Amino acid sequence: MHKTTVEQWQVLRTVIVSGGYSRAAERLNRSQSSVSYTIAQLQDRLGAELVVVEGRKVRLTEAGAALLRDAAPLIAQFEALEARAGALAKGAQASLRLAIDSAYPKRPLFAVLRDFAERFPHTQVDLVEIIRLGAREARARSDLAIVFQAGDVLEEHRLRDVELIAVAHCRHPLLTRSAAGLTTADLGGHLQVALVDGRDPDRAAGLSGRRFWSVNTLEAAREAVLSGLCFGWLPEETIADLLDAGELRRLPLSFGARRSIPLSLVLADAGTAGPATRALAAMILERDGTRGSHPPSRPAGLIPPDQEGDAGGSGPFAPE
Amino acid sequence: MHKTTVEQWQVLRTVIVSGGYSRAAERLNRSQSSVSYTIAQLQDRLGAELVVVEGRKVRLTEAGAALLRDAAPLIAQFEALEARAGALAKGAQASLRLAIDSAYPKRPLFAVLRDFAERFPHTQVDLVEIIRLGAREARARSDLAIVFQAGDVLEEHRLRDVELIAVAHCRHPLLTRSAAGLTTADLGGHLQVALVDGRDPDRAAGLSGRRFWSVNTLEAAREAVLSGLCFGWLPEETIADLLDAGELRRLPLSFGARRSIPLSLVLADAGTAGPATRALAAMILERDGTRGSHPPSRPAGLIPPDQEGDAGGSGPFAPE
DNA sequence: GTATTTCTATCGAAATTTTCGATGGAAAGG
DNA sequence: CCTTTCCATCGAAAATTTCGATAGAAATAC
Repeated sequence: MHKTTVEQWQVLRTVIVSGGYSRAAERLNRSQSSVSYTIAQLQDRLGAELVVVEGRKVRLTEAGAALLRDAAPLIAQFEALEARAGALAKGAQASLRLAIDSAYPKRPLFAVLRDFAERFPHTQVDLVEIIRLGAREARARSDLAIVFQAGDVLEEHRLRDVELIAVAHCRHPLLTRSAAGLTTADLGGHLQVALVDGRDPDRAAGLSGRRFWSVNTLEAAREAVLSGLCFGWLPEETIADLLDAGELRRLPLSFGARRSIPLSLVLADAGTAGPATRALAAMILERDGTRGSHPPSRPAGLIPPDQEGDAGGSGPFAPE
Repeated sequence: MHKTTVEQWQVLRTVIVSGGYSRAAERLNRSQSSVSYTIAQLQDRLGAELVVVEGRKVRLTEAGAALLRDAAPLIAQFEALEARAGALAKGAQASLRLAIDSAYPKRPLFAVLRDFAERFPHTQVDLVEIIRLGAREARARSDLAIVFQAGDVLEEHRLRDVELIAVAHCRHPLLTRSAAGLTTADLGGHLQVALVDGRDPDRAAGLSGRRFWSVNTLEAAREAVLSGLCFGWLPEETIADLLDAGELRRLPLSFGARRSIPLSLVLADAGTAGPATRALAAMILERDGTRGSHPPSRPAGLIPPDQEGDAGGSGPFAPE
């Protein structure tokens, strides 16, 4: 099957870096003859010369140098694998499924995840982003979730609201008119982009016949607005730079120009949650939590009040 | 030192993919007890449970699944390492140093290198790009070289010339004048970009007091022209798309709007060149060689004739 | 419900591999 | 020229791995 072992390569590496069999033997706590035997064995198995002994010095052959360059990262990875195994043996959590609503801003999330990765280097994070993440589906598919609407789960913590802002490209017709306020009626004639989970045919169908286009990702929604094709409500954090640059401008809506999206952090199963899950939850809350954990009350203003509740409704988030 | 071996992980993998110890034993040509022992050993050494036997089925634990996912690519890489070792043992060439003059177009080069990598998967290519690669330095630092000027080496093969074209940004003042021909005198007042090896202070100094800016890379030269700051002579292939798009335009020079750079392929040491070196040489020639190998004649028009030999001289390539 | 098949765990013996200390010879340094 | 340092090799001892046999547990067949 395998002709060589990682250990043999590791011995070779030690011989090279320490500059000789004897020193390597010392460093490896072995006899010199053992090191000699190991190198000889490695070369025999491969049928290739890796080192040449020139008098008192050990030098790599060309092949040896090339192979050791390849082997070095392998050795490191192998040690990392064993380190992870050791951590998991001591009870570390192997992986953590994190589901987030797509409106949740990525930059602070990844800032937290970076810290998390340092504190839990052996726990792998599987991140799933979902358009309108509800608590029920979140619980099914994740250990920890940032959901749009919770309200019926025990371990729930309110996070800072995400602000959606009605924007359009700076040369969009809606903005070339009077600088005065727009009403939702004014929006009717223009194309709006809505963020809709493509796997959900019902929601998508709910938009038919309207002047909605639906997209699947926040990125696409932003581009749709940026192109001038559509207007839409986009999360403030994702377009702050574009607003500053003047490429996008806020729509001067007399009502509903801003909408708050209430997000909550939910532990899928508080009973079995591992230490890494709990720590990540704490880290997210420390950064984004509102002070104190709210009781599971239905968050106010799920869909902000609207004159017609139709034409101007729902922002990039599809109506229910 | 190391607690486990790649072989143990490989056995674990085989157990999982074949769905049992017995089947794995069969596939590995071992006894079932040996497989059982290996898995037990692996788990003992790690102190972690990787698999659980549920009745007749073998299932990975969460830790086992996580670790095996990490181990799988390691196993593959390890086998690749041994495969390479086998190839090198059979005389394959470990590596090949290829030096090219920076004017040589990269796209066809990498097309050739892709084919090369398929035919010689175990030979690593170290590519060095040098601004004005002469034959002497090339020989010192490479097995194979594409040089600007050869003329005194035995194994030399002429390649297709690279065409330098005088260009500027479409809104550059040189282009907003009359559409009629420019003379080199017209260029005097404008900034030219020259490609100069930064490590060569002499060449750089030779430009002082002129309206030259020097850059280190072709990429930078292109951007300098693209920004409208400079005009310059750039290799045709690297700016073909920009010319098509209209961003850059040719300078209507009455003379010297195009310059040919003669390039040659040189084998540094024909005697000791390995099979991969020879094959790559053949592949490059097949693609880019002029018909037949030319005798080592001094290539004509090293620096194309120029009225003044000064203001308009040298293109992006610094004068000697 | 019982018999049969299929599977893994484990045991002792055998085979293989690895390690060790000792020794010899080659090269470098004093 | 002598001493030191270093690697190759040898035989013996130690450790590891493999094997076949067997026992027990779980699924399947009857």
